[in-house]
Amino acid sequence: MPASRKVTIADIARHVGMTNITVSRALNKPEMVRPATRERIEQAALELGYVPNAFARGLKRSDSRLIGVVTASLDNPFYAEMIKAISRHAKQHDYAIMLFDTDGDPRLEAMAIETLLSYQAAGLILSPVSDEPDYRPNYLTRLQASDIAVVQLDRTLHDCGFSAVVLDNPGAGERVARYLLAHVFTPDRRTREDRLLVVAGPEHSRISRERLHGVQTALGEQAGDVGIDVLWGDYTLAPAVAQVRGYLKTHGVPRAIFGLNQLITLGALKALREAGIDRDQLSVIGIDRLPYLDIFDITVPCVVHDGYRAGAQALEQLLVQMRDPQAAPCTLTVRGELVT
Amino acid sequence: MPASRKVTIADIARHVGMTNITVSRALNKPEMVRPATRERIEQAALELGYVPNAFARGLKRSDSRLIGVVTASLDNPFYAEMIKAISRHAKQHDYAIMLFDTDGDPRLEAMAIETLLSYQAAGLILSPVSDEPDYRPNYLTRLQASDIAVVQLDRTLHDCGFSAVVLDNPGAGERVARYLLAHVFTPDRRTREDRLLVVAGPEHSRISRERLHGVQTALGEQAGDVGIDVLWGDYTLAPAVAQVRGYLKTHGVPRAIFGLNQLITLGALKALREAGIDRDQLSVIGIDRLPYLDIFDITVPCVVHDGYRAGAQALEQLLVQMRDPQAAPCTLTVRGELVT
DNA sequence: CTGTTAGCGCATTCAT
DNA sequence: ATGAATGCGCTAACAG
Repeated sequence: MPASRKVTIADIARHVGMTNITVSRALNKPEMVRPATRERIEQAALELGYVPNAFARGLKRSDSRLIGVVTASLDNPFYAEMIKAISRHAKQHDYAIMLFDTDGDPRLEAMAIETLLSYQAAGLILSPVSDEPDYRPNYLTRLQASDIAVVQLDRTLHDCGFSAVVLDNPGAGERVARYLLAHVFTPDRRTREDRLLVVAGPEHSRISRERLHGVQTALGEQAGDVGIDVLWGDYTLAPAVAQVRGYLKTHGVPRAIFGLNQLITLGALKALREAGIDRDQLSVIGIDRLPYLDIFDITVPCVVHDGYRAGAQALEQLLVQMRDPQAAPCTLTVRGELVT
Repeated sequence: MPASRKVTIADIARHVGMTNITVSRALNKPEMVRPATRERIEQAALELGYVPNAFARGLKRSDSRLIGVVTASLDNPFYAEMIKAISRHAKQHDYAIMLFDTDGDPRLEAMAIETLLSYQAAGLILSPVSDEPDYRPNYLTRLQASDIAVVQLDRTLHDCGFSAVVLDNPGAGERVARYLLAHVFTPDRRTREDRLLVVAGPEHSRISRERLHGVQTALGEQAGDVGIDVLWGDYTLAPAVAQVRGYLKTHGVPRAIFGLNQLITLGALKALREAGIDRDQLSVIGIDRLPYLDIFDITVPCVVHDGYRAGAQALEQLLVQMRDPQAAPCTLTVRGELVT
């Protein structure tokens, strides 16, 4: 019967009449031990219910098998997808994941980083609560001074020198704009009052800015008379609903609405429905796929990014950085695809 | 400037001319140290960029601040919701989450448990890959022998003696059946050929069995002539689509389809659409909410369970078990609500 | 309030 | 192929 007290390597050494170190080797570097003794040791370990102590091991050897994942929202399906990929690939390389959902709270984010540092995490995949330029968390210098590898995912900190996997935001904006030019704001149907409503994230969010900029570029070239209205908010559902609701009341129905992420787009659609505005009175287009809608024959054109791929790439990049701490930081960009 | 080498408690002790233990206390039990020295120590810690070593601490004091979460699928929104709740509440009690997505693979599950044991996790929230009675993982005895607290969530292992938070599965089945009796298989419209198609999870899954049993009970009482066809599968989308597709071909369109979870229901709807069968030719009803569909005016009646609540309760229960290892295991049931 | 001593469990020397 | 000694960084005892 397995004791309630912890079984250590010493217990099993005593059990087989060897010393600690031999047991340690038998368990970690089997080739350095005679097969016969190894078997006896493994046998004993099983019988006694031996469980290696990760703390003791981690204390001795300085490298840990831990990768931290810090993200602002588990419930965003796009993030869930990325985390799935990270988790799956981390496992393949024998790393365990320590997950932190910061819930958009900078304090929780800071605590998460502290915890990861104290656990000597080998790497960190970070998607901070904000990508606005003036968000300069205190933990930054500590992180940079530490020898933990860091890869940012999707959201990034303003020039912090870490690697990153980001989406092609300007490109997504451009693609949307070109689609609108081809199908909505066509020369023949264009009027002076045509307005495009862009529902964005936080006002200084890099991602929102880039996406918006893509739109402006592509639209500006050919469509001097399409006016763009922008509503700033955040990347969640409820505020988007409220914003759009207000806009509809004061400005009426725009010709098209562009939601800068999935939840925003859903929010806009919800506001439209509340207001009793049928979806064929205007065009709605978004970034990120609205899941499962194809099943109901609902098509909302959108730029789709492969979250699984982004997550996988982030982990790959992290492994590179972990292998070679000197490796130059690099930024990978995942392109989206317009799906109509 | 922070050194690249680790700063330990000893370094900062030297820096302020005190001994290790005083520093340790200043950092962990501030009230045991004179305010003045405490300040100097905290100051020094900051300057030197001190990071506590969780391994050393964990080795010394045997209790860890880690909670493991082992689940079969991060991408199931219902699970994502539960994990969100767990994460949020764990943080409030100063526990970090170690997350394992087993991807439905029993081997990965076993590895996850091993890892958690070796990290001396204080608690574990487990949703195993299978809830079929013949799934008896090897790690069970080790887990039982260990002093790690365990709470099962949603899926459970057949009488393993651990606490659990589960859904009211029979109740959900009954509620669905009663709804069908009231609105679909009404006496006046009932015919001998009326069939109800239930699309279930694995054939021996406790959850599926319970839900199905609920249906049979409620239906059997009053509806001798409603035939039930059951398709066994798993709890994911693709197999459900395939199953229902096949059924439609061979059996034609049933009077109603009942999907035993969210992804199954979506799968059924997808198969219907592929087959060009309009949704008002039959009734579709499910368990778990299909997210965001209200936005599009699509209503699929379903029994909704509060995943956030379930997750939160699991964590509460875990804390209870952790506080008092003797506490009797208990099973909490979360009731669902029919939403039409 | 502060210091001394000791040891958590394991793996890295260097021996044999 | 195996062993002896040592220390990773921290904190619980018990002093003082």
